[in-house]
Amino acid sequence: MGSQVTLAQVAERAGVSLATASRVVNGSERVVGARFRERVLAAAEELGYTANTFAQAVARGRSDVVGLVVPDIQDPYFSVIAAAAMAVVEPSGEMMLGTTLRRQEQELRYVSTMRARQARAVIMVGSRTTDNTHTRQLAEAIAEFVAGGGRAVVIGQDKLGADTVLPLNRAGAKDLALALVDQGHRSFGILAGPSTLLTAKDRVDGFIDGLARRGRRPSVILHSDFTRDGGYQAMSQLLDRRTTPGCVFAVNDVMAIGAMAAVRERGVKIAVAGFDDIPTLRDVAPSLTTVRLPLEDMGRMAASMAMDEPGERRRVIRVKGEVILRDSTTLVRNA
Amino acid sequence: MGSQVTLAQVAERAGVSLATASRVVNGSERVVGARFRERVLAAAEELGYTANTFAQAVARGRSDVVGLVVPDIQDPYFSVIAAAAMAVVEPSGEMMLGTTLRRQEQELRYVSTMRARQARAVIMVGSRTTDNTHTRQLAEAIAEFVAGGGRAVVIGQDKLGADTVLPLNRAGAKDLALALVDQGHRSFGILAGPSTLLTAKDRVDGFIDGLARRGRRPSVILHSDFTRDGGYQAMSQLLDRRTTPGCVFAVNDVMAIGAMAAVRERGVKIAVAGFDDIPTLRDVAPSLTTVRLPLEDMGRMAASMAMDEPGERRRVIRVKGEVILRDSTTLVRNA
DNA sequence: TTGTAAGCGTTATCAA
DNA sequence: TTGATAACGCTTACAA
Repeated sequence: MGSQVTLAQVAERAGVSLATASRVVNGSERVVGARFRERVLAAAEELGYTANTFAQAVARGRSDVVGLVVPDIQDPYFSVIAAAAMAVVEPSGEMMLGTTLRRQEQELRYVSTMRARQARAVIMVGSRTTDNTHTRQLAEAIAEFVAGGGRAVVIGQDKLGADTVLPLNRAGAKDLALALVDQGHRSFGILAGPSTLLTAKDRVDGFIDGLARRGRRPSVILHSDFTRDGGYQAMSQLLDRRTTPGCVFAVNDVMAIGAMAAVRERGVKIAVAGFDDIPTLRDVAPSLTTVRLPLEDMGRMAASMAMDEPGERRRVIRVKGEVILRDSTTLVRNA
Repeated sequence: MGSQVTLAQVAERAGVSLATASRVVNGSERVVGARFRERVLAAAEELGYTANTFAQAVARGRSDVVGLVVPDIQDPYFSVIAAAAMAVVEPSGEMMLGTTLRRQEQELRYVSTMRARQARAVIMVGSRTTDNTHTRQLAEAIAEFVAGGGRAVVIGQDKLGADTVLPLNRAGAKDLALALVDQGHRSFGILAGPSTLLTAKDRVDGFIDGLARRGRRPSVILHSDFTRDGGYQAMSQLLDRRTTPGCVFAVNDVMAIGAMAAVRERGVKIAVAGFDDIPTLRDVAPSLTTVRLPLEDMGRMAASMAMDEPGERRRVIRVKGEVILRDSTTLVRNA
């Protein structure tokens, strides 16, 4: 109950004023005389004092909280980014986690609570959608947050006017398409994810573009959730068709894994490629052809921008994906 | 800078006192007259007011923050639990995430900051170790936290005197050993993880116990990190030996995946079993024999206890694992 | 039902 | 260098 040790208690025990105690425990360095300094430190130690960072935030008008907003922390794409961001934030800040469960209005809510709480920064890994109304509202909320002195960093599309880490989804998917055609694949399907999700859309567009450069086009494009189950379902649906392509591009690794499960269940032979190169999935067999994004770097870079002093103008860091050809698309018999 | 909308501003605009504004925006229901109520709500809406939960916490002497402490949010074991816990906490609380990177002293630090901040609850998924000094200190810190009015829930070993979700690691590993022997396996190795980690130790002990019931014992036990790379290294080391067992138990799935990668690289044929049944890995091929823990339930149960009113006495919920035999241990040629 | 005012644990201004 | 004391944004007796 009343067991919270307060700075006032520390001050009393050290025989100094509250102000002095505050200075030594938190404030600037040289201001307090060595004698008092030691006494305060000793008292704090004896009492087991830990600063109440909420009270500090109220008094200072700013906090060291960084809000991380992700659609789903269980998805390895986000948990890898989150872990890397944590490592950067941890030493000097605290991380508040928000998951939107892919509901857009939650993003708005988080940004405004973070603002009310004068959080130091907010990092949004939520993927942008085609919903312009929402995007505009979110951009406004972010602008307000920044106007209030906070830092905002977005990983994904560059639509929110904030500092951004921008994976080059189109280019990566295009390169993948080229590589697959050059590997000898001739007919293609796309498991395109949700039609409203820009990340998915960019990858689809890039892939189609790449195919076009080689004079080809996908024979089928199916939409589904951006999840393992989405990939499984879409692939099952694809396999129910009369003719099936020899090679299927799933717009992310998690979907690709689901798709491969469906393929395996049916005992058919279809090449599958993904996107992201999720570390946890690097050991699956057959190993997955994919486009590697430097997820850890992305998390680190976003967090670094969040912890930096705000620059003069906003930064957009582009990160490119690297095509990794592995066994899941190796042609064996169709040669 | 000063763009933070304050309750005082809302009150002024609505032409009511701060107290009244506070009552309608946050406080109890029926206390405020309908007229004033509406005016306050309108003012809050117009100004875009969002409560500063930190200030609320300071004023109330308690907050709705729940601290979640995990060794590594990238590890799917923890991210699955975290996601499930989030879903329970989210509606009425906020989640603060702490990762210890498997450094024990971090756990202590988190518990005391959570205490200083009068967090509503703390959930620790950190695994217990054989370090009794640390365990005692942590138990003390938790006791203080609870004495201060907070709720503490632990997922893992029942050593900290808090409400606990306790996976029956020994029993699960024992059942696994029995099942493997009954499947026809004859010689066994164990990738035992860190020797100081109780979870790993319990699983090793249970497995050995199970083997003993069938009159067998492991021919080799190797320690390593509790990670994918740990599994890879330990298995590589094992494969360097003159004789290798026909079946290897890795004390968690992530290690098992690393071990399978090592096996595959060498082109040898060794059965591998894991523990946890990580959802993300259910689709790997060959599918992994393992002991399924209901990770999502565990996260949900822990979070529910954290959000509950404290019960009269502490609760320990035991959850049992279920052996799932899959392809990774299927005997084909050795029959 | 409403308002006044005294807190909550800190920080920060301003004298001393 | 130190210490009163007024903030910070909010809640909550206690009065009115």
